[in-house]
Amino acid sequence: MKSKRKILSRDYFNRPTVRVARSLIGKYLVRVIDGRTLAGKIIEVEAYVGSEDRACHASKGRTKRTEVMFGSPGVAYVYLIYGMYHCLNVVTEREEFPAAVLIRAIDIDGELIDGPGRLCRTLQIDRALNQVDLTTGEFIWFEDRGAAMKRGAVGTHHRIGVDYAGQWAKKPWRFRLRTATVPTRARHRIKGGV
DNA sequence: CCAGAGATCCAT
DNA sequence: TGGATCTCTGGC
Repeated sequence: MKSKRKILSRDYFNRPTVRVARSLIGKYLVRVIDGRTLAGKIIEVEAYVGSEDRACHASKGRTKRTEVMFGSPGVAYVYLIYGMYHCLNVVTEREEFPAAVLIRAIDIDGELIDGPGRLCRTLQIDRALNQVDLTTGEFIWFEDRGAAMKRGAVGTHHRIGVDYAGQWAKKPWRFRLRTATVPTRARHRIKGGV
């Protein structure tokens, strides 16, 4: 039977961020580049939740950069990090509540694109896509292709690279598909007994 | 205006 | 473990 392909709606993202994050695992990120379509199954994400969350950029307040997170859910928040890499987020929750989900890894036809910077490089995502609506079905969007996650398939972990956030760094707000937990590069290292 | 840090990645 | 590389932010 043919599985449905449903574009994730604004209502989908207008929910508690941690729930949105977890449920995005196994969904698809679809990107159109020069008329060609790339679709990647979402493997890893992180939730950034409100101005109290010191790991969330919006904890600095409402600035030019964080403004987008205070806006409509389902919109892209793309920023440049370390002067050379981009990170893709999708804004969540109601307007005025600043939150987003960072997309950290996807699987494109069996190839693991592991890391938010690599992901953006592969899908040609840069700040030109900042504040773009991700629910229209053009350029870039999220899709439910009907695959249900099995119980225990999604692992929870602390978030990466946010040690400065104190106790907030320990929140289990990173979600990763367990079957793709081992990076390709590390496989033979493990086989060799480490 | 200036300095420091950063939701990363890669080579050493 | 450290360098690349530049935007954002806060302090002066």
